[in-house]
Amino acid sequence: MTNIKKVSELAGVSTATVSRTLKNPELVTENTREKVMKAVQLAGYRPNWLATSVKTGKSNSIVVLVPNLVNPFFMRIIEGIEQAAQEKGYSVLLGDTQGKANRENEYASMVLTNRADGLIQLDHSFPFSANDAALAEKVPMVSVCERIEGERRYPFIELDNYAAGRALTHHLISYGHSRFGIIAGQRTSQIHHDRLAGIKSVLNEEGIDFSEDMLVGGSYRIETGIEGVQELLKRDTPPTAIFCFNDDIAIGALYELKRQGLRVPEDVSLTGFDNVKVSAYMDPPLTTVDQPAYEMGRRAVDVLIQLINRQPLSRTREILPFQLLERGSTGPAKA
Amino acid sequence: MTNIKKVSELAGVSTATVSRTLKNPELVTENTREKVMKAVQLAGYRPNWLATSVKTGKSNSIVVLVPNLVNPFFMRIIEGIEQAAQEKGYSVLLGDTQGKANRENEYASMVLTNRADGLIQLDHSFPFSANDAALAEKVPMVSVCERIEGERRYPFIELDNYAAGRALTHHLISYGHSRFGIIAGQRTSQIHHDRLAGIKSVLNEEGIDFSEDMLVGGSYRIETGIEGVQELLKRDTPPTAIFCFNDDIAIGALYELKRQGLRVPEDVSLTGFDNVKVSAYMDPPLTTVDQPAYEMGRRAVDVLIQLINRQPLSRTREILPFQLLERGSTGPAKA
DNA sequence: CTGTTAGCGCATTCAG
DNA sequence: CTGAATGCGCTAACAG
Repeated sequence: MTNIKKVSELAGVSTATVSRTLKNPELVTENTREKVMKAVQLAGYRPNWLATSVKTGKSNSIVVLVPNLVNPFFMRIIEGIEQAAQEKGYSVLLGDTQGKANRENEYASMVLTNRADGLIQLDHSFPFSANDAALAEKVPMVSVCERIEGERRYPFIELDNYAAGRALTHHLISYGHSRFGIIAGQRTSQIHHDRLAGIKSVLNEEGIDFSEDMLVGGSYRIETGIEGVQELLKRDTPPTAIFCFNDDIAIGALYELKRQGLRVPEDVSLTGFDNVKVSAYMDPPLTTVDQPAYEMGRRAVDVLIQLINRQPLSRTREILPFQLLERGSTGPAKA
Repeated sequence: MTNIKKVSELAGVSTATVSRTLKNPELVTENTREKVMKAVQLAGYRPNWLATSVKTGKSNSIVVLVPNLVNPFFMRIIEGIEQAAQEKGYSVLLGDTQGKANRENEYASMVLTNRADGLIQLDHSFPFSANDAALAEKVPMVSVCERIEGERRYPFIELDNYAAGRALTHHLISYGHSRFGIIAGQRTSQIHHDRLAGIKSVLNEEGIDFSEDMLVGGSYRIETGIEGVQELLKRDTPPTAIFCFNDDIAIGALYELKRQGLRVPEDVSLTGFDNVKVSAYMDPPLTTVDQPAYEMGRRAVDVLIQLINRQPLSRTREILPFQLLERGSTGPAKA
């Protein structure tokens, strides 16, 4: 172990001087600086980050809780987080929760043990165990793409999912559709409710009936899309247009529709959500809602670091703009 | 800050006893244990992980260097890494390098500063700067899915890319193909050379000519597949079968072939690599090579932790089995 | 079984 | 401008 003491001896100065030279070079003489730097070089010295952190009480790390690593939408957010964190001198601890509460608890507790300074939550749940809830009161935490409802409000970065739901619905109605199906993801989440409410509000305004048995699904996976289509096609009057609550679901739905010999969009129109990269290269390309995922990640870090530094927040809830991408998977309703 | 001292006072014992109660409860009396636990509860005490680590000299963290977060194949590996790490009490620091040397250097240096105990590299390059090379001599490091060639050999977990290249080639030749194109990813990597060598070896054995201008591409992206197809179709005698060196490339290639009015596999056969989830849901589903990505991640952690604990390695290079998945994107060559 | 003592490696007072 | 001394929060050795 090559520590600061060894360097100080090598340079013939005190450990304090070595520390100063490395952190505030302007506080020491040109002469000593050279001596110290030479010794540092010679010894191959790198300050022990653990020791520095225990002194300053800051880990300069943040934990990111994500339910699923293989979802490219989440990973795009994390790219933004990672990039912004790095620029600000933070590193990112990855917490793959797989949606399990105990894993969430474990990861979340890292910030209670000074292993991390703050937390970004990509899922919709409050990640601390009942035991830790009191301690978590003052933990810097931001939720992104979902929001967390509870006693205490946490800052969030989100899309206007309600408006996005409305936009998709208007788009399909303009094509003459009136029989809709929905294949949902995680049903207990806020974004689910927002999107659903958006869709229903337009249907209501237009006097279009929506029966609850046209809402199927319950997880953001390709298989959900497949099973969802199978269910919806069994209905007495199958839908001519299907909302999928993410692109993976839409990919599965598209696959299954084609497998059953239906054409998209001639027989059934299909919409996705997230604008995952591959969605543009499907056959047909998916009509979907683009979310500024990378930017959402970056903004989350900005907010979190303000929280960590106990700076006043400019805004506590940020709604980012979406964009409806009309591509080939939607078209006129069959006559 | 609620520290161990506060708890010891609250419980009326020494700090050492508190520490013992938490780490080795069997070393203290039932009686004191209760007192201490009560005090811990009351104070809402959580041991400061930084302090613990600076004492033991171990961070119980590992850094994972990955060139690109949005690639589901990499993320599947990282899922395995993350899961195995968690089981063994390690946390994962995410290093998105974007293939840039300076970012690699920065992340790699975390293990030189005790911020992490070891390193897993998913890219093909030695991640330390020239400056740090000497220091890195003894750094625990494993490379997975790629291998790092250089003065010093690092343990790696890899696929038999040579054999996979051969298997793909045999598969296509059995369909009667003899005019091949290749759309490559990162060309400087070892896996590129292995796969290419595998393909060429079979072609050679079968007396099939391969001209270098049938090798195009240079990055693992959808766009590469698109541009690759455009180039290959300009050749005097376009290929009837195209090897793509990952599934993203194949997705782009498939898209572009269809856009140009060609049918897959009737006009052109197409193979991918990695068996990314969506590959099975393309139209047609992609013939591809399945890599046990999750398992590769898990094994990498096993090996890394052995390295960290200076245990003798059972094996320093591990070649995992692949599986050729024959799906709809390959078929008989056009007469 | 428990308390006292001594550090881990570093940064930061405070003198000089 | 530099050095000696102190302590961050915790664990490990050693007594008792």
